[in-house]
Amino acid sequence: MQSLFGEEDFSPQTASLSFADVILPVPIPRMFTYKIPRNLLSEIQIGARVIVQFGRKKILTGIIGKVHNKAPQAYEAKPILEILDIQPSVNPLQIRFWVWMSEYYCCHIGEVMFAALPSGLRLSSESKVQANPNFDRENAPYPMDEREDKILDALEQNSELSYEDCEKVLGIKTIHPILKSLVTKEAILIFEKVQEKYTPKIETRVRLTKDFVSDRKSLETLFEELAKKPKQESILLKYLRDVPIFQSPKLNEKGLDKAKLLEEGDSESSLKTLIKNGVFESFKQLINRIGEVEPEKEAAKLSRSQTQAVQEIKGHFEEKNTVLLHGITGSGKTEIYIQLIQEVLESGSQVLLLLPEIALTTQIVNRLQQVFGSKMGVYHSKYSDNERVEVWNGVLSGRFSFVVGVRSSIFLPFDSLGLIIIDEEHEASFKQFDPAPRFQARDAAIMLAYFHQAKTLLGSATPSFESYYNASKGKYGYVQLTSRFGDSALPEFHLANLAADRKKNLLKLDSSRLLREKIQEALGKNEQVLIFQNRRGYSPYIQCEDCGWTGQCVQCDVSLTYHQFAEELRCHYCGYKEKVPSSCPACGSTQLSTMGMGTERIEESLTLLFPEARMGRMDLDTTRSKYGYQRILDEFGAGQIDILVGTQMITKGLDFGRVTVVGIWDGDRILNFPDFRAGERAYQQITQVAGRAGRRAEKGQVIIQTRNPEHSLFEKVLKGDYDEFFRQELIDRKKFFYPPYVKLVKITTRHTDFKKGEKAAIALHREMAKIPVKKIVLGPEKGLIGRIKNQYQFESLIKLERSGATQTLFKEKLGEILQELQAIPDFRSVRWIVDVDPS
DNA sequence: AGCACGCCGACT
DNA sequence: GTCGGCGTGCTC
Repeated sequence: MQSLFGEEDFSPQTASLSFADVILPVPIPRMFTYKIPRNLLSEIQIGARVIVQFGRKKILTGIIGKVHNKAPQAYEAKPILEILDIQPSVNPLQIRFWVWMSEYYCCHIGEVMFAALPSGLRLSSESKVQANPNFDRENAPYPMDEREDKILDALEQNSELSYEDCEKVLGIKTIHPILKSLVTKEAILIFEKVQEKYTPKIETRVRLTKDFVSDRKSLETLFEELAKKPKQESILLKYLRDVPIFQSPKLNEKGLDKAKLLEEGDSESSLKTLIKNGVFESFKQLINRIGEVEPEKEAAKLSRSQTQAVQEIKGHFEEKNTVLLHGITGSGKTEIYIQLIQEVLESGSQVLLLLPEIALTTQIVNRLQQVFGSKMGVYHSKYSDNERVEVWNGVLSGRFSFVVGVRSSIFLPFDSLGLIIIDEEHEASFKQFDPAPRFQARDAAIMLAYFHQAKTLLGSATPSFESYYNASKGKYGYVQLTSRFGDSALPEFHLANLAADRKKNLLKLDSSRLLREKIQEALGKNEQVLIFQNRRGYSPYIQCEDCGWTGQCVQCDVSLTYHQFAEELRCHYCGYKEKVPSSCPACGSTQLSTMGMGTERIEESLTLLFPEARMGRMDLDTTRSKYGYQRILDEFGAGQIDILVGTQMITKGLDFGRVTVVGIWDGDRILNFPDFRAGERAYQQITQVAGRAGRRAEKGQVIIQTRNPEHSLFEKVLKGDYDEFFRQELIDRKKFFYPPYVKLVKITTRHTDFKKGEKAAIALHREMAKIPVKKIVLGPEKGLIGRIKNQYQFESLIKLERSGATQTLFKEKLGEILQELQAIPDFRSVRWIVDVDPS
């Protein structure tokens, strides 16, 4: 409606801030400017979620990133349609953090937003059409074509149609022009339905009314009255059985879930009568999906060395923001964490504890929950989105002042962090590979802590080179915990020479004599055995014994992996799968054999060798379900498994006194990783696995099977001197320009056409070489896997001088270069993937 | 990224 | 002629 004075409002407040830059979850490297309608002006806040139209028909949830008064010159800003938050879901600190992340990791802020917000906080939107009630089809002023008529026919049957419905009605994809024409002819209306996806779970509970709780006599009277009403009596009895109010009248307050009360077949109508008569009352309660847990246990008392470590950490925090706690496996880092967390929480600040994904379902979470009860939130990747929203909102409302979580929990809406702890900080899983943002959660957390003026504690038995280097340079404080808890001795290492055994014909199903002997010994004493098999870049495949055929993926340059359980060949890169052929597709031979040795094969071999032993396996396949991991751990803990075969995961969270033998099935596999970090990783892995052996009385035995027992790395690991190993490795890193002496950026160029991809990668190389910073540009090289999902890939590696200015300038220029290259017609469909600090 | 638009070949 | 293939450009 036009007012007498026109549309403009000249009051200074509104005139000054009438535009908002909105962050949208789309991969476009900028924010989008929208107009703030006057009626919404007072509600606009940085970090609030808003609904906007993006493009012709898309409706998106965005986050207000900035409010200003600069009307865009090049286009007419669209209005913000709706504000979803009275209290912003995202705080300004987070927005700063997002901006930092998008700049540091060379991605778009929308990609960060997409990763940060649980999808339950984004909205579903659907455009729908309805018939215009004021439109008279009989006397239409304009003629309708056949398709338009079809839509109108459909609308006579249904009150509303979604776009998809319309597509189906006409059987074509591009329906928008038709609908647009119908709108112009005023025959239909288009409306948007936006609903919040998140539905909090509400439970109906019942409890006794006050009179019956406070006065025991009235309850006795009630029983007399109910004597002739067995159905009602049965409900009352059951309630009292589950809620023993005589022991503690307080229990009545929480009541009992109505569904649970009725689950044994009691009728709802009897309960209704009881409620009507004022015996019970019903009430609704929001269910916390994580489960309400009261603190049960006091924190364990610290040992002397632990107390000392806490003091040292606090001492370093006086002048340094980050401290590395280097504590060998079993030295009791958790107690130290608990002590520090308690102190920070008491001071009124928040705490975040980051754990690697595979460690999160284990005892440590239970332990912490017993100490911190319901003020602790758990943020896990296996949680449903609803559960994530609950943790998010719990942090927002202050219900959770402490969160234990995986990598992505750094995005939770903390507003006053005092401490971030990163346990097992060396773990590679803190780095996100795909999709963008490709961030390293440990490094990002240190930045986050800086934004909060908080402290960061890194904990590891085998620190990453970066952290250890920073500690050795005095940038981080360094605290070492040496004594192993309960004084259990360090394990004894043995190298089992596979090559020698093979010559002497002692190899049985790829197991060495030594390993078999040690297993047999352990089984004889009713002790447990762990067998570790590194899986990365290594999986079983099928090969024809006659012609050498192996299953290849149709769209990637990789062999298909054999999955015995499903009798399938699968591609780990694109997910393609096919049934295992019964004969060789190339030559027809039926002699197909399994090559390589996955955990499945090892389990099979050991079953043959030790038929009396109870076997267990722990890998991606057996732990896929939410509680699969816990189940295996429980069984192992209860002694129902004698030999457990597993991947990486067995190095986490296992803390069982009866493990005395740990076997590393293929030690060479750990050494031969094609990466500058091979040595570091090997040291870490072997040490971590070995740490599972002999945790209590008995001295543990670690057997490493290898064809190169002379390899110098084994010697170093066996010595257990991390510092010496570190110093030797560093010499190489310095000589060949690798981290921590340089910063790495990896750029992958992808295209469906080999030649075009190669051309693009070379063009990129040429442009990057011109950037005026101290650097080395390597490549482009054909990717380790030449083709993924039908796209050929080429990799460039850039080694940058370790200075902030160099990195900033390089990333800035790189952004410009990529934009320019994408504008070249030939490179239009080339994909570039930038990975900063790849691991 | 999606998605609409536009220009071209295949086929009723 | 129409359909739908894919290359191109844009999203506030």
